[in-house]
Formats: sequence, structure tokens, C-alpha cells
Amino acid sequence: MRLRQLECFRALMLHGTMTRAAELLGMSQPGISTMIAGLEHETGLNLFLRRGGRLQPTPEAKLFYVEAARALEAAENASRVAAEIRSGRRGHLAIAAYPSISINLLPRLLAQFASNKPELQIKIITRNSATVRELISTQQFDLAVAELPQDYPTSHMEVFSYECVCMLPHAHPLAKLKQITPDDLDGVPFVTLFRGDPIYQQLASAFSEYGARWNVVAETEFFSTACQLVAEGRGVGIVDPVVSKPFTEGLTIRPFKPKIQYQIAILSPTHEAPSQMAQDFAKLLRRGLRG
Amino acid sequence: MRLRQLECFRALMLHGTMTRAAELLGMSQPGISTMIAGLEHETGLNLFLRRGGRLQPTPEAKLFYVEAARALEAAENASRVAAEIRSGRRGHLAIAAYPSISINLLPRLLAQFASNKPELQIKIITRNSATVRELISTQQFDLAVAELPQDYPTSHMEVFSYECVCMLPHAHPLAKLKQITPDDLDGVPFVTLFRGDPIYQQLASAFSEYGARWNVVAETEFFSTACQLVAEGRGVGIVDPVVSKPFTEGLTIRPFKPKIQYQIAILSPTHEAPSQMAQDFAKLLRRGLRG
DNA sequence: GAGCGACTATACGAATCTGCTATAATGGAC
DNA sequence: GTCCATTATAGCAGATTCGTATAGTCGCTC
Repeated sequence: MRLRQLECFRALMLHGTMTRAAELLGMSQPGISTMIAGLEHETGLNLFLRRGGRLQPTPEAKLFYVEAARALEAAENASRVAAEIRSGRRGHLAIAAYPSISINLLPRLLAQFASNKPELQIKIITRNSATVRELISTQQFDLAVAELPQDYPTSHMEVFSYECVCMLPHAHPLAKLKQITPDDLDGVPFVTLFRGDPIYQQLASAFSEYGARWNVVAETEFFSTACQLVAEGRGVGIVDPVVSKPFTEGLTIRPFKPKIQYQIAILSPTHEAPSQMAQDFAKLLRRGLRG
Repeated sequence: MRLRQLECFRALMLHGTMTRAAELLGMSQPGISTMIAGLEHETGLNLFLRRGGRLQPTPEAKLFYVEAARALEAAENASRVAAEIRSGRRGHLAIAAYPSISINLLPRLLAQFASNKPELQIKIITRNSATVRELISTQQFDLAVAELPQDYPTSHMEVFSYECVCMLPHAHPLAKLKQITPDDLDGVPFVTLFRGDPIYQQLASAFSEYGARWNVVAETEFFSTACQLVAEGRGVGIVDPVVSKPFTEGLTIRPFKPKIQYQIAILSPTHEAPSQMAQDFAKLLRRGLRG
């Protein structure tokens, strides 16, 4: 049974005569005739009574029509879905990300990406960077974003490095400086990430190197929390200049010396081929992470 | 998009390699290869990654597979339904019939007919004969059974004539007779159909012809009601020998002179071609009505 | 690195299918 | 009878299908 036969059959049932069905399908009347003859032969059903050169659908044809139409629709649907997949209107994106990025930057980029993709299904899982790294190796995600360092290299990785900047509350005296060093922050109340974080360690080294006193008044898990504390005037702090940018509205930002490096990476699964969808989004994400 | 392509695609997705898919489908490996290449070209999707001479389904392939499998199943279902229709296992029968026949004989025959037809849908509508005759002309029924006379011949008709028989309650004195005439029933309590019925009129003529007194003690609408009254000893009566046979169990049946004729007919719609199913059942019904 | 095994891709040819034009056949309307 | 609308058949060109033969790729083993 061929789809073309079913198509001819449907057109014939809907329009009554072969001549009209042929017009509708853009083919010749004899073409329809042979198609129908073939279908009748293959199914073993007498679909039409030939009465005086005219066709009359038999009750069997009406019964069969229901199923034929259903099969045709399913096939047409498959074609449509193929087109949707091809054009990127259909698909799914499962993304694992660490909190700071999944609070603002990631959903913003995803919303933009999905705006012209009616059938796109999005799944975002937020975990700390270590867990995200484990998750991507389960091959259940299309993409992941985690902070470095990567303890074991399970997946393809694309690294983004940032030099952290110093953030000051509104109208802070240090705002007059072009650039800030540990010397400037000697004894100044400071908000930082937890001890385990690479940023913490780099800052500790920097202050000790400059011989300045690092006056930590708060340790937070996320950049966003730290930013909020700074905004409330609790102290100054350090953040990356891109991912955390949305949290530093209204704060004064100055370059920080020495360089405090913050590294994150886009991770992709290794065993699976990435979907076109994932590749497209990765492109957008890449642009977003370049700042 | 051809069904064969989807079939190859499904086999390939399910079995991983073209070689195995080809075995399963009973074709050659190059055959599968070209089929898949064609499907990829037509859908515009990269369904498989060629890595080192092996195939790896892409995420797009997995998305498309869902719809492809659905379409294939629908097509296979259509084929199966065609086979069911052809072999008479699927179809529907809409039958209109008058009460006496639809109480017992018709459902008995239908049950027998349907016993090996799992997908047969049956619809029985019971109306008086005049209404049945109107219904058949609406072309909504495959078959109808009504009593004659047919007032206007709207449909194809197959007539069955019966000579009515006399029924006597159990152990009735007249049971000793081989045959019963109006003379024998002179003044005997009699149960009959209503005045409008042809049977009533024929009986009236018969009794008056024989100069016997027709002692009607009850008029009923249906044969079955009349039979029950006779069984209760309320009187004697007359019924047709075939349709009403199931109601006369335990009663004594004797031929009746003169002939009281009872005619019914199988009616078929004129405009519609009868379904094979209807024709098959008509054959069984015909045998049943011949007694 | 050569050989082997498992796999896929391409080339080519035969058979089949598709769908066209031309034409025959049928039946209804006038 | 003639015209008109319809379906069916024949014959042909082109496309599709699917086989065989063959080449290419990769991983494994020795």
C-alpha cells in the first residue's frame, strides 16, 4: 500500500469523480484510475461500483476511508514535524547550569532563542558546578554550563575566562579611583564567596601578596547574594563582569588589580552527537558569554 | 516521503546497523543505504552521523522517529482493517425491523452471524412495519424487515409468504383435530391482532364465509402478546409458522383452513450499494425466514 | 603495520512503478 | 443520433526500487 494510492483514494472520496480528484492532485485522470485500480487490487476490496461510467463508493470504501485518512494524516504530520525539526521550530533543550548563570543570563538567552520556536521544549536544571559536571556525563543533557576547574574531563569543553571586577556600593568613597587594588581595600568590609571557591583563594593570595588586611564580613554561595549585600552597603566585593552583570545594576564597578580569574565552560556530552538545536543555542550562549 | 523509507528508518533505529535492518526487512544492505539516504535528502534532516563506517542516530532522528513510527503504525493499521473488511470480520449492520421479528428471530440470527466477526457493529431499530418502510427509504439502514403490504415501493423487496396456523392452549379439546376451520372455532374465545392488521381482515372474512361466529376476546399488537394470552388459556389464536415459532413453545399447533396469508419482506435501500456484510447477513436471514 | 571482520557507500543494471498522452467505451441529456 | 462528461486501457518515457559487485572506513589482533 502506497501513500500515493491513499492520497488518490481520499481525493476521490472527497470529490466524487476521478476527473476532479485528478485536477485537485495535479495529475491526469488515467493516473488516478490506475492508482485506484491498484489500491483495490492490493486491498482486495471493491471500493467503487462502476455504474454507467460513474463511480459510486461502496460501504466498504466508506469503512476503509476512515483508516486511510488517518494513515495519510499521520504521514503528513510526520512530514510537517520533519520540516519543523529541520527549521529548528521543534526540538528540546535540556540544560544543566550552576546557579549564578541560571538565575538571569541563561533564562534571558533561552527566552530570546525560543521566541520563534513554537514547539521547543526547554528543561533547565540548576545545581552547583560540581554536580553539573557530573550531570553532563550522564548524557541526559544537551548542554551544561559550570564553573571551572573541571576535576575530571568527561566532556567536551569550551572555556570562558573573565577578570573579576570590584563592586562598590552607591557613592562609596573609593569610587573616585580608576582601578582598585588590595591596598585600597585594606581593612574595608568585604563580601566574598565561600572559602572553597577559587575566587576566595585567589583573593586571599592577592591580599597577602599586597600585605593588606582582608576584612571579610560576609561569605555567600552565589554572586547574586554577594551583590545584594554590597548594594545594601554591607561592604565591597568582587564579581565576574559578564555573568553577574545583571546583579550589579546601580553599583559602581571598577577594575581590580591583580587579576582575579573566573573561569566557566560550556560543556557538551561526548558520546551523543549534539542536536542542531543545541548547536544553535550554544552559538547564542557563546555570544552571550563573551559579554 | 514513502512508507518504505519509513520502514527502513524504523528498522535501522531499532536494530542499530543497516546490515541487520536489511536482514530483518529481507533486503540488501545497499538497499537500506539508498533508502535512508533518500529519506535524509527528502526530509532535509541529518538522521545519522557516519562515524568510522558506523551509524549513530542524531537527536533529530530520535525526534523524527516518534512521528515516523506513528505514521507507519497508522498505515499498517489501515492494511489490517482492509483485510478485516475483506474477510468480513469488520463492518456494521444497521437493521430496521418490526417488533415480532426483532424480539427473537432477528437477534438470534444476528448473534449467530456475528459470532466470528469481532469488529462487527450491530444496530437494530424496532418500529412498526409502516415506519420501517419509511426508514429504509432514508438509506440509513443496510436492511429492513417489514410486514406487507408495501404501500409505496421505495426499495428493493424480497417477499416471504406464510400460511398462518392455529394455536391452542395446552390440552385443548380441539387438539384432537388434524386441521382446524372456522366451523371448529364457532364461538370459541379467540385472540387476534388489531383490526387494522391484514390478518384480522382475513380472519373476519373467513369466519363470515364459513358462517361461524368469531368470538374475539382479545386484540393485541404483537404476535408474541397473543401467544402469551393463548398460553394462559385465554383463548385460541392464529400466528405465522416461522417468525412467531419461538413464542409458541408448549402450545398445540394445527393447520388452519382456509388459508390466512401473512407476508413479510426483506427490504434493501435502492440508492446505496449493499455492503458485502449486508449481503452475507441477508443470505442468513433469508434461510431463517424460509423456516 | 598487515590482515581480518564488520560495517557503509557507490555504481550499475534489470524489473517495476508512475504518470503522461492518446484513445476507446459507456451512458445521460437534448 | 449527437454531444458531453465520465472512466478504462494501451503504450511509452522517466523515475524508483532493489539486487550484485565493489570500494572505502574503522577497530581489532597478531
